[in-house]
Amino acid sequence: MARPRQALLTRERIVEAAAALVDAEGLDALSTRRLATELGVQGPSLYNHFATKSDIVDAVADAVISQVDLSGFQVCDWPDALRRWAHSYRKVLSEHPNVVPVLAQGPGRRPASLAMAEAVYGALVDAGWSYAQATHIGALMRYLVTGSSLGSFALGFDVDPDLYERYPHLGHAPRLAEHHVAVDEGAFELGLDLLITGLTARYEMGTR
Amino acid sequence: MARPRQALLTRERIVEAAAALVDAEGLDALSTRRLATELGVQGPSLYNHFATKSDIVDAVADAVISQVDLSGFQVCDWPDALRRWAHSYRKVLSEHPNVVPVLAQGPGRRPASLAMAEAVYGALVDAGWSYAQATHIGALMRYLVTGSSLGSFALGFDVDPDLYERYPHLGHAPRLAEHHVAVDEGAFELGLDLLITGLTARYEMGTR
DNA sequence: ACCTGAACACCGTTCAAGT
DNA sequence: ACCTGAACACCGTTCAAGT
Repeated sequence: MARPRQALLTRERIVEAAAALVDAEGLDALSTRRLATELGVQGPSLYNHFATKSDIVDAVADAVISQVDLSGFQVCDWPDALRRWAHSYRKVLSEHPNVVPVLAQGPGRRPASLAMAEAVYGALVDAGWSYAQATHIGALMRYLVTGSSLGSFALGFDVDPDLYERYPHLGHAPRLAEHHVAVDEGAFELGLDLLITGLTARYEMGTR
Repeated sequence: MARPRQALLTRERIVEAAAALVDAEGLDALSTRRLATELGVQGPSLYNHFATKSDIVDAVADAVISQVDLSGFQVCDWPDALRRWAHSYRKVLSEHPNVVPVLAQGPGRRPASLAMAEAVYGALVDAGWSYAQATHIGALMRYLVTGSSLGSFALGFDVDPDLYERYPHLGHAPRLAEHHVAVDEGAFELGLDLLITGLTARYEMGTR
């Protein structure tokens, strides 16, 4: 089988399989040979559809970001729009934590990430925030969302209780893992609330 | 040369060389063969001193965290201690951005990271914060610091102006890179200030 | 146009052999 | 105890050969 009359691969099929592999086993498990096997072809075949493996990873990342809900920026005032967006952004990333290291590198040339930046920055500027402040707020929101999705705070602590013998205040640490969803969501909600509340106060004081 | 009378390698030398390599060329440039060459030995020699490459990376990460200044927790009240710590934490990470993906996975079994968690959590609990709130605050600070160090917000935008033709609000994006230090520091300072100010208000209202 | 096998220059890690 | 060469099972990518 050199060239079938109907192409075996499409960019869509490749991205779908790559996303499934990354979600299931992590970025390190994504190799061109492994992905090709999953798709029933040989490794080099992928290079007929993508120039590099990095381009495949970018396409996966963009597919994730395209799921983020930006509708709030059309129908809410800026504080509620930021809240709705941040919740959706974090939800999507928490469903694909293995992709977060890629997203944390910024939008690059990915269309869905650029569209998201456009929506956020545009809404803030249109609301009266200065370019500089709007940039800071956009950056800050990305720090919070990617920081909280990149690695669970709670799951970052080893479950071995002996490890904490020399740290008198960390007695609860080995059991953080049991409540990791509540811990990480609670911390994120606290942060989001503090940021939006504080920004609203500054906005009303005229510090934009 | 099978075994020299004076060992060629020590854990310290290995960690030092690995840190230099990661700082200069990134995590992906750190291979056991490359690192060994840098140290004048063959790849497998490293396995006499570390069980896996992952253990070497952990040791590099711990060496970075050991540079963070925790002294504020002994001499300041909790808001100023958090500020001083956060500034030092971010400064250290911004000097070693390539290590941040490892640190973002949590303390794991690394002593310096555990000592840092102990200092932060202990100070908050001793100040009267509940266990739950102290955990949330600790998590939140890590989100902000790692999120802002993992990838520059400003440098995440491509410098090619043509890329932004279809995004009317992103006209300044290609020139963000020129001011990346100011942009990222400004966003971090804004976030830190909003968080500490908000937390102080809640603390004084008795919501601990 | 699109898939293939062979090849190149890499990986992390194991292990028997040396001193 | 600690370094080595050889080996194993992997990588990303290129490219000439096929249809």
